Amino acid sequence: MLDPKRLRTELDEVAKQLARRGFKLDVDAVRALEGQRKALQTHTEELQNQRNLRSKSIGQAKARGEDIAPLMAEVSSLGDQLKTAEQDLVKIQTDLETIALGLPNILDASVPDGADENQNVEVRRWGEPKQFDFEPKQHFELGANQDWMDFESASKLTGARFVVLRAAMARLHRALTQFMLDTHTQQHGYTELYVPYMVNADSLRGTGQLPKFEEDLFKLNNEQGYYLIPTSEVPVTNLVRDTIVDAANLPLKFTSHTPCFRSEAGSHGKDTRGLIRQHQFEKVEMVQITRPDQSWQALEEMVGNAEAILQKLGLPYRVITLCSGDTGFSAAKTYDLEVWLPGQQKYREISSCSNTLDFQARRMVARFRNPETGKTELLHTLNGSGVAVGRALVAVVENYQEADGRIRVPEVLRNYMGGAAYLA
RNA sequence: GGAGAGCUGGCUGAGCGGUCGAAAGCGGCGGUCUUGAAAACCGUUGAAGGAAAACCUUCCGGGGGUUCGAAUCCCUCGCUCUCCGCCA
Repeated sequence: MLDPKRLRTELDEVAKQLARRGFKLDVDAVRALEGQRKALQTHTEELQNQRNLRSKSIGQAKARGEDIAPLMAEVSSLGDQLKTAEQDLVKIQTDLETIALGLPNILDASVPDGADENQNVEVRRWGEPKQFDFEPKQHFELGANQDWMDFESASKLTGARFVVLRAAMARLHRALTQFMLDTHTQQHGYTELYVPYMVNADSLRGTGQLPKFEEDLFKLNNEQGYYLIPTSEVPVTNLVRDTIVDAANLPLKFTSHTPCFRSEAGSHGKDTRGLIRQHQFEKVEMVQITRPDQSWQALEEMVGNAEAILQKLGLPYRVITLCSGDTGFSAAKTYDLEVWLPGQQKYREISSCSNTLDFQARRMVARFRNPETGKTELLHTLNGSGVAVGRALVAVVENYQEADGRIRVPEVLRNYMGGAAYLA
């Protein structure tokens, strides 16, 4: 959520900033509502003040043993007036809140302008795409061997966009997860978390998935209306919701491995084959909760942490800055890591690292006490994939394939694979 | 699933329907003392919104109600704890 004070005092500037994303803010409507709100609030508070004063004097008169009937008569008409005023105020505040919750974050000045993913800007590359002396296959072709990746069974069990992994492929998937978690906890200073895979609506509102993007989520039919998490960013970041974090404990650095569930509404026909776009996939996530003056530095660190995973796996990749039109709702700036897929002859997203500044923190009311001022201030929150496990599996399989269809195991994973050099 | 007890500021914990935003303690901050620190003593210290300011409003788990007036009474939901039952 944007600073409501800023929304009041710099509305035109906010609208101009949001326009960078292609978001149209109805300035006149907001201004009109805001004017009404102010008048109504002043009016309501005046009535509340009257009620409080008179009630107090009734109490005092009663304590002195005086007759309170005249005082009671005086206050009788106030109740209805106040009730009406309060209801009107609540309604208009709700309207304003609904608008505010639907506004995306303001982009950092360093984010390049652009309409869509075609205008994203490459920052750097690591590694050279490997030259094969044969036609490299796509992962689902390689996965057909020994039924390692079984999409047909998954479609029988559930439906489209699911997979059953078998034998060495299932183990490779698990090995990747373990390797990533161990790297982040042992080398990058993150604390591992195990978290719920279902969350309530408050949590999703906190990180920005609700109220705007409900159609992307799987909602459970239970009484509480829980949702399956679309990313562990939601439960992990919401740990600090409604809390005041001790400044001495900052930054908080968490990593968590969870399944992620996404409806993929609106992506019909995209990546229909293979593991790239599934309703259920696994991800090792990194989350940092920092002081405001340290979040940009933390973003660079986090991208580096994700890069370290790809480097250790020997997977060529590039880092890009998402342009204004492609940056997500909550983010002020996002770096994507795109890994080279020889089967597709393309770089494909495998990690996304974002600084949301105080956007999520304001929604969550997540604060720390600044030792310098003694005051509570909003924290900054960051999240990044470190990295998507399913896509990492795709990348390993395609990059480590050999002419005879065998798949070599990257050195760093062999300890997790019982020492095997090849999938078997 | 059944029975009971709770939910109050950064933390612990008091609080007859009426000067209660809330005692006390701890913690924090400032000071006295000390070469310095600790201890002791004194002072100060919740959050959010509005106002140039005096000051005003809201907040005692969430929501609703009763009342001139609710931390306090009622309803409801959530959560925590204890006991019983069931269970990987």
